[in-house]
Amino acid sequence: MSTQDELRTIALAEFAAAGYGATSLQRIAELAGVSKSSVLYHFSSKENLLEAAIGPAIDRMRAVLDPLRGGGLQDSRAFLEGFVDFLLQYRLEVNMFINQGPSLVDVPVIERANDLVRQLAEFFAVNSDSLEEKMRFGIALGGAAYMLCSVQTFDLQQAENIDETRAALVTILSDLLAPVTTTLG
Amino acid sequence: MSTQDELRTIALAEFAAAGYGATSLQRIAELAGVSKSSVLYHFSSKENLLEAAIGPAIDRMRAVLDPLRGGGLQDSRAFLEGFVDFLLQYRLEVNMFINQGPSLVDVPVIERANDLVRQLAEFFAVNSDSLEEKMRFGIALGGAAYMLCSVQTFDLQQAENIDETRAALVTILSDLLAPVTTTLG
DNA sequence: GTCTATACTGTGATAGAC
DNA sequence: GTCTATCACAGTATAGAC
Repeated sequence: MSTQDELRTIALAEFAAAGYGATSLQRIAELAGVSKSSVLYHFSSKENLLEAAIGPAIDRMRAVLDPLRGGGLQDSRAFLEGFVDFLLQYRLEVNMFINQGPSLVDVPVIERANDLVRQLAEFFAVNSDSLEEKMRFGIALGGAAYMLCSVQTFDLQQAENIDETRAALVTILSDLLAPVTTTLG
Repeated sequence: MSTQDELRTIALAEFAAAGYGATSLQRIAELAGVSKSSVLYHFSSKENLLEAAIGPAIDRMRAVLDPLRGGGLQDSRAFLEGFVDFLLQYRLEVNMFINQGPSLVDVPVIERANDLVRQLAEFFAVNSDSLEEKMRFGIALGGAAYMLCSVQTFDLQQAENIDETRAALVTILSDLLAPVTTTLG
């Protein structure tokens, strides 16, 4: 693993766990065993490092949400499974979008993620008939993000549990979103 | 409203929205229209201000979780309603416990909140039979916290919506936690 | 590619005038 | 009770040696 990749991985973990604003380049450098200047050699700024850390997740999320464009949803089951796989693969990034997105509106790369979250929220807001249905969506999104990153409380990170986790998550989200998705496809 | 109360209110809102580590006393002072020194006159330290901001929520949460002590649960419906009322009254604080609790383990007052969250999680972990049931609990907790603080996306803060919000939240949480709570009482 | 040294800004906190 | 002035320190970022 190159130093760049290592720095990106460490930065993502720290940004997600402690918060972007609360994580210093000094701390990232220490965890990687290099100097602070070395971090700024690979990534010209802290914001640049953030972009490198969460950029791939944003691209993937855009692709996952693509079927929602136009307001319709052909295969809601496939969409949910794709969405859950996205959550599982990019849990740390999703956790950042949910928990820190609103507070980092001035950071351009975060705003790209916020746009996608807004797009997703708006889709479910438009296609739900009541406040309760809207809340079900919010709980599904926020709850999944919380689950996937509360490493200490639940042991979902274990490789042996990943399939069970995926299946359980699809089931729970299906239940929560049933009122909306059944109407759409 | 006294300056102390105003500072506590502003600090809580900023800590919850931007994060404790990312919020400076300077910013709080500006929002309150006083100097940084004035903030430190009323609260001798930043940590002291945090304690004043979230202390009442911790006390209330301890009372709400009291029926869980001993491992039993007499009236699960009453517990859920009390829990939802707690969430609605202390949304900002709960949002802090969920999102920033794990990263602020070295702050004593936060650790008191973390103990309670752990206690709640352990109760549901012990009383659930499968990974899916555990995940349902996590999604309920994290999802509710997310819902109640995503002010921009959903308009739950409106006074006219509060009763509908409360009822919908009780319904959704009841559904999510049904496998556990029905067994207990 | 990594380091030391340095510049500059912002932080939490203290002292003392009013 | 609020202010200005000041402190020591940590923050991001740059320059230049190796």
